[in-house]
This record gives sequence, structure tokens and C-alpha cells, in this order.
Amino acid sequence: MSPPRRTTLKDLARELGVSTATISNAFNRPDQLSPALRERILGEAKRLGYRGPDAKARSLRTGRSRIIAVVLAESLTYSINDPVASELLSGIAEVLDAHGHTLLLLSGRQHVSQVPGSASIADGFIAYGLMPPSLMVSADLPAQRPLVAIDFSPAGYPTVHIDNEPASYMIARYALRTPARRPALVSLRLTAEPCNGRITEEHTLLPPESSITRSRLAGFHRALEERGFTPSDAPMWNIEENTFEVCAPVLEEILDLPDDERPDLLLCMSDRIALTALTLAEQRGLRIPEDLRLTGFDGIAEGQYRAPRLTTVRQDSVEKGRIAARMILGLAPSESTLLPTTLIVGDTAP
Amino acid sequence: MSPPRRTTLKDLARELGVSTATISNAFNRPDQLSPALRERILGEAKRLGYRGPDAKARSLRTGRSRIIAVVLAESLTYSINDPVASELLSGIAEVLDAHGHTLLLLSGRQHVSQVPGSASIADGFIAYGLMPPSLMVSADLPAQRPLVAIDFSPAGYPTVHIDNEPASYMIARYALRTPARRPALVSLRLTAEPCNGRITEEHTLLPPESSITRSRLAGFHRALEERGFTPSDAPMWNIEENTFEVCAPVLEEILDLPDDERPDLLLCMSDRIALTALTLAEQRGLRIPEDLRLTGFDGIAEGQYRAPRLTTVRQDSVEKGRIAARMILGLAPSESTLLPTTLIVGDTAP
DNA sequence: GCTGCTAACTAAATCGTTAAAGCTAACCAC
DNA sequence: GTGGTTAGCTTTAACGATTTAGTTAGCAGC
Repeated sequence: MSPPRRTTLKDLARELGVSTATISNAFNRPDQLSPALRERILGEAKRLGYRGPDAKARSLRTGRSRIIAVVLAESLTYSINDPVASELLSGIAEVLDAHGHTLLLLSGRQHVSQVPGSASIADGFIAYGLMPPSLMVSADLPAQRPLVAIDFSPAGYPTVHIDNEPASYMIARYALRTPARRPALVSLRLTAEPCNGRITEEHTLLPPESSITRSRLAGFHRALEERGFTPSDAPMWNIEENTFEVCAPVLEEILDLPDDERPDLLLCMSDRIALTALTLAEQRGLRIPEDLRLTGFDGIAEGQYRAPRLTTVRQDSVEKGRIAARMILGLAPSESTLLPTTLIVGDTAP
Repeated sequence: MSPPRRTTLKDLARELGVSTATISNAFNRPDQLSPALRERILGEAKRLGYRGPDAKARSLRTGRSRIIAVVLAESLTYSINDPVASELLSGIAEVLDAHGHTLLLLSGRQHVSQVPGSASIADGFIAYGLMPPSLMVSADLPAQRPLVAIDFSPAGYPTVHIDNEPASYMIARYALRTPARRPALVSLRLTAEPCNGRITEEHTLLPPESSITRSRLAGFHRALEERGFTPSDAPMWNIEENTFEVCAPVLEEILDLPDDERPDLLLCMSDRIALTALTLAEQRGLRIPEDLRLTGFDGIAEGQYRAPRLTTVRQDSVEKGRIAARMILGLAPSESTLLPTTLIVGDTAP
């Protein structure tokens, strides 16, 4: 005995003695048939447990699925918990939702060959912060299907981004207004090989423009040089993942340095790094900002709804997502968009 | 001139002089054809820019899409930023990813008629915390398609959940070990009608079991009664959305009460509420825990990676997600699963 | 009563795959 | 030399809808 086959348009048509085209119209173009018949069809559909045209068949026939795929740089497991990626998704979902589209989550980490076949179901792609070895950068996946990039710029596609160098210069310059003796940097995605800790001469840095944080580094260095520091004066630490768990040990290493080696200014590449540093510093009895000044990057909510408030650069990630979504839906022209950033002066570097 | 039609299996077959079945086999069952021919096919595919079988057609033919839909109670825009929903998604994504499936995000708020048609593309559904008026509770959408529920129990479907009443009893009892003079409750989803503020006699509470927080209330009350309080002794506030922005004004209202009315113990239904309360209390110069004791619920990372650490009940939401995902993929038997909760004694109610 | 028009339907082709069944030649065993 | 396998293809029929191009009946206008 076979499983209870799904009811289809055809079943409904046979049952009612009308053509399948009419059933289809009953669901898609009410004006193409008499109200009375439509009533009858909808009633019978409910009775037979028919839930409307099957999405698989419909998308094959029409060529469109009303699904937009979002390709995230890291694993989904991680990305979903990242506050910036969350805000982005929030903005994207808001627009897609309002226009009857849904959102498919993909990870861009894997190589082309491993991209789930289900990717080709999407009507369009929004890709976030992919880095060179990734499949999408080679423009391999989309192939004449619409793609909007966020925070990176694959050739030939529109992108939504901020001006990273000036933004990081802005906050570093602000932080350095108050003289620092031992400034230091804590960042993500700076090294070619994985590195969770101090960056030494042995490590090779990524080429400029290959990651957002890498391009922000230039802004930090520009501000430092204006204050008479050379790049090598400010030690750098790299962190592999923007989570409390992975940040903590590296930051402990920094904060547990002897008093005369411990940085008195920590320029962090993300708010989450800065917030973790803040917590750990407080636990060690360091006074903020007297003993340690801290800056973040992103302007996430958690950094502002706490005391002390984080000094940081705000970028509107929700809006980034909205804009990308509008572009992919064709509601806005697909042209690269640069969003502004603003300095938030909090309590960690007043 | 028509758009440059997508290359298909058929084009490839014609070009190479073989049947479409063989091309299909080259991609899906390498053992069904000679390695030499397979090489030739794959080479030609690359040359013509053919990216493998189209997901729309394949899913129609096979009946499976390798897509699992996650239905979230609230709007996606909000859910994605909720730390508990994020952890859940994280766990789900981890398992789906490992088994070549992808994740479609749906909101369960809307009525059946507004469910995106794309829903029927999914092979299965994981639904989270839906409440009665929602479409899914009436089991309207899935209709003999697999569904696993998280944190609610639709008849006939397996569910992954915790025991809410004992969990909330546990933390309330712990918090009340130290005598409180004016305990109060701050919760989500307690009232039938929207209410952002103090719950008075005018409001009608949701029926028990209609929301998680509502069933936790019983545990709180049990603990309070053990200490000689009647339910009406402990004032309640309701908050419409678990975000800093929406929580803040309600909590300010509470914290700004005159000293002799302000609660000295705040039992919060979520960590995010408790954390917002904590921040606002600190800003007002209240000493924690001397002037105000606080408890949360969930055990999210943000509550522990900060000082003072939040006293709360931990539930493993990531694991909840993993289990639900394994069930929906058939990797684990689909039987309702109860997960344990643990008391985390932090600094806000030591 | 004829023409023309519209409303309300139907027939049939198509979307790009996969899967079951069938075919053919080559090889092996006895 | 016959019968049985098997490897390696091909043929053909779905999968469940949408859409284009009809067909038919009814009615208005003159």
C-alpha cells in the first residue's frame, strides 16, 4: 500500500468536473472565473485538504520561487549568533517579509562543489562579507542570477558597504586625543593562517582589502602615526571567532600582562571583543577608563544598553540589510551604496 | 530577443550526443556510467556554464528539497535578534548543515492565508513557541508533513521542551531564600491583549499553557506562596517584546518608583529583561544585590560574560535545536524530549 | 437574424529533472 | 555454441503546476 498521495490540482479538477487551468485560476487569478465557481473550488479544496498550489511545481513552471538566499561568510551556527550578522538578517527579513518573500540561509564557507544543490532554488542572492577563498567571490555560484554583496565587492555586482578606513581612523583619532602610552589592537581576520593570540613577525597579514578588518587596520595605523607611533609600536592580537568564548582567553592574556606592559588603550575591531575585554577588565579590578580605555566597532545594542557604555563607531547594519534586500527584489536600483558611520562617545573612552 | 536561457541537462545531452538520463547520472550516480564519459560530461558542463541539476525541477521530480523550514513565533525581524531564538537556530543549523540540508526561515505570526506559498517547498518543519491564534497550532500548514515543535505541544506532534513550572519554581525558591520584602515579576506574553507596563485587574491573563512564560508564572507563584506571599502581593509587569528598546521604559517605570514601593527582588522571565534591568539599576546608583536582587531565565552567554554575572536558570537552547533537527531529519526517533534545566547562581542574587 | 464582443471556461504544451524499465554488446562459464 | 551476467546506455513516463491559444454560450446592437 502506497502512502496517501498528496492531493493535487488534478484531483480537485476531476472531483469538480472542471479543468486544471480553472483550479489554478481560482487560486491565482480570481477575475478569470465566476465567483460562484471559485467559491465551490475553494470549498472543495478545504474539504479535500488541498493547501494550494505546490511550491515545487509552481517554481519550476514559473521560474521563480519567491525565495532569496542569504550567503553568510562563516558557518551558520556561528553567524546567527553574531550580533552584526543578526542585525543584517533582521533588516533583510523585514523587507523580504513585507513583500512575500522568504529567506534561505546558506553558508559561503564551503567550496563550490559542496554548495547545497538547493541553492539554485533561490531567485537571488545576498552575500555577506565573503573572503577570497570562498566560492562566491569567484562569482561561481550566481552565474547571471542577481546577487548583491554586503561588505565586500565582487567585480560586476552591486555592493552595500561602509568606508572602513575613514571610520576606523575616526575612532582611533578620537581615542588618541587623550594621550596613550601603550595602545594596542585586537582584531578579527587579520592573518593569513589561523591565529588566536598575539600577532608576531612570524605571521603574515592578509593582503589589504581581503577582509573588512584588514582594511580598517589602515585607519588605525594612520591615526597612530599622526600621534607619533609606528605600526610596530602598537602590538596586535588576532581572534579567530567573534564569540565570548573565543575572545576571552586572548583578552585574558592581554589583561594579565604586568602593569608596565599592559596596554592602556585597546582598539577593538568589534563591539563584542570590546565588551568581553570590558567585562574581564572589570573582573580584574581595572578602572575604566582610568586604567584602561576601550573602543569597539559596529555600535550594537548590547554595547549601549549597559553601564559603562561602549565608545564605538556605529554602522547601521539593519539598514544595510534593508537596502540589499530592496535591491535584490528590484525595489531599488541595483547600484553600490555607501552608508555613513557615526562616532558614539560612550564611557569606555570618553 | 529573449534572455539567455539557462543551460539545461537537455542542452548538455544534445551537445554531447548522449541521453539526458546519462547526464543526470553523471551528477547523481557516478557508478552508472563509465568514468571517461563522466569526465567528458563534467568538462562540457563547466564549459557551457552548467551548474548541475536545477533545484526546482529536481525537488519536483524527487519530492524532496533538502530544505527544512523553521517557523518562528514572532516576526523574523525580531526573532533573529532574540538570543534564545538565535541559539536555537544555531543548533538547528549545525545539524542541518552537517547533513547537506538548508534552512528556510518563516514567521508563524500570520494567518494561514498569508503563509508564503514557498512554505510547501520544505521537507519538514520545526516550529518554535507558537501560540494559539497562530496557523501552526491548528496543524493547518504541515498536513501530514513532518513537524517537530519546540516549546509548545500541538496534538499529535513530537516536541522538544523543558519543564517550565519546576524550573521557575527552582529559581524563585532560590531567590527567596534571602527574605524579600517587595518581590515583583516582569514577564513577556502574559496578557491576552497587548500590554506594555504594569498588569492590573483590568487585564486578563492568558489561559495557562498558552505561553511558556504563562506556565512559568505558576512556578513563581508556588515559591512565593511558600514564603507567605499571595499572588496579589507580588505586582506584575508585562513587556511586549524581548528587546532592550521595549524593555527599557517599563523597567524604568519600575526602578523609578519611590524607595518604599520599589521592588527589592525582580523575578524576570528572560535574561534580556534582567540584563536591561541590571543596566538601568546600575545607572541609577542602586547597589546589586543589596538594594535590588535580580533573576533571569534562559542562561544566555551575555548574562554570564559580564560583571556582575546574572543569577538565572539555564536551558540549553542550542541542544534543543540540535535535537529537533535530528528528529526532523530522521536521525533520531521522533519522540517528545524533555531537557533539564540548571540553576546558575550569579552575582545578582547570590 | 446576423455580427461582434465578452465572460467563462478548456485543451494542450511546457518547465528541467529523475527513475523504472528496456536494450545491446561484451564477456564468461561450461 | 548456448545461456546468463553485467556494464553502460537509452527510452519513456512521470512530478504538479502555469500559460497560451483556443472554444462556447450569451447577449447587445442594429
